[in-house]
Amino acid sequence: MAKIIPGKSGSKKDVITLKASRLFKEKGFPATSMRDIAEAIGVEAPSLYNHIESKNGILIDICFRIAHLFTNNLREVELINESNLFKIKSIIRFHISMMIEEYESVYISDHEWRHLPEPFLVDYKTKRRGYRNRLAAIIQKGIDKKEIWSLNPHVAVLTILSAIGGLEGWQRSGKKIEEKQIEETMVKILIGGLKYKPG
Amino acid sequence: MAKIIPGKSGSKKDVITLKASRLFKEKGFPATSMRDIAEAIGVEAPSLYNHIESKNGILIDICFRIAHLFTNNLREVELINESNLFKIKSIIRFHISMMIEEYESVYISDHEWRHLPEPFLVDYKTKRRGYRNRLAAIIQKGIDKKEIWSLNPHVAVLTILSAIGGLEGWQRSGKKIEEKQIEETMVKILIGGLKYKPG
DNA sequence: AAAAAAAACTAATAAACGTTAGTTTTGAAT
DNA sequence: ATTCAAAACTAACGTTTATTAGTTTTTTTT
Repeated sequence: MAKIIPGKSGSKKDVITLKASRLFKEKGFPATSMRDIAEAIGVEAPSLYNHIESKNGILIDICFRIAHLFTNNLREVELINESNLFKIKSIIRFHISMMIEEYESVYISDHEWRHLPEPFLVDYKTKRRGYRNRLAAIIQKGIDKKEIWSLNPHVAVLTILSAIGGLEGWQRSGKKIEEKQIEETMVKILIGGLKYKPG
Repeated sequence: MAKIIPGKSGSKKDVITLKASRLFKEKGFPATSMRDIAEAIGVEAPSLYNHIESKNGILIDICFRIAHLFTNNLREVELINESNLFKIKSIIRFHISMMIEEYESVYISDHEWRHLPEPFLVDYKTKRRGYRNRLAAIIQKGIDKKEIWSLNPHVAVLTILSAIGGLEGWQRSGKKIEEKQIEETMVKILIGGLKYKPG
């Protein structure tokens, strides 16, 4: 049959990961078979094993690559010399841009991480908790400085992250025009909802 | 082995649905086997078929029961004589209370509905789209009357629903005290973000 | 053109899946 | 006690699963 053609996406492993991502996102990880992935590429299932280690391995790669990107961004934002509200806004915008540019992968690392095998699962959960705690710490500082009004910072983090992570409507039919509008609406609501209101 | 004891939850079918809900929520629908459900109850897998029709049937029951509750509430809210912002606030509070009282079922109808078999899948998607459109219509009216500030109503609906639906942190260790705080924080952020701000 | 490496293939594995059939046990009604 | 229905059981079904082994084809290197 056909061969795996490494397109502009890089190595053949990357091609498999990309096709798998789309399927994992659409059908979920457990409901996606290696045969599904193979068929989407145009190849027989066992041929995939010349390039990848296992089905679980694909999921591990996706989840940890995305986690790494978010952690790196957070580390940078924490260091800049701006208000805490600005930092949160910056992180929100990064999440939204990731959602637009790497939709499938972000979706999977958000919704399918439960299917990671150990010991990766426990590692991922720890990283996830750490990330959220650091976000909550920024919000807490913002509250202390009256940039953000008084609310439970952990609930605020959950609200923000799930608001962004749950948006599934924006991958439809290349309406690139709307992307900016989506971003602005979300920032409006979330930042508008956090901002300190005297009185 | 043991028998299925119909507890306070009602019929034996309800017991199965309840146990299945917990597993579907934790592991996802496709990753939960009939043998998993049976083991959680203390029975062999084929015994379940004395009470239920199929594995898919359990999912169908869960999803449509919840959808029905939300639709009923929306119909009532649409009829009350209050501002559009009040209506949205009321709907948000209903979603949050559902999340607290029927966590597993709501989670499943939010995240596992893709695994519904046809023709239920297409039906569910239609209902879902209709619900969101009606929510967007309320927001649009609120914008027109300057109760809500100018933003994309469809993105606002997505933001609100996924903010509420994504919160997975509140089923931990019976901290009933925090429930009110969760609700207030979320309403603060979401309503605060929607409210019209002159100038 | 010959040799080596990469990547496809077919065939087959053991395990798990939802579900059915047929049988035995249980609990309630007569 | 006997009868009858409800609900459990065991055994098995036909599929599908991820993956391995071994072989052949394709591509790259010499």
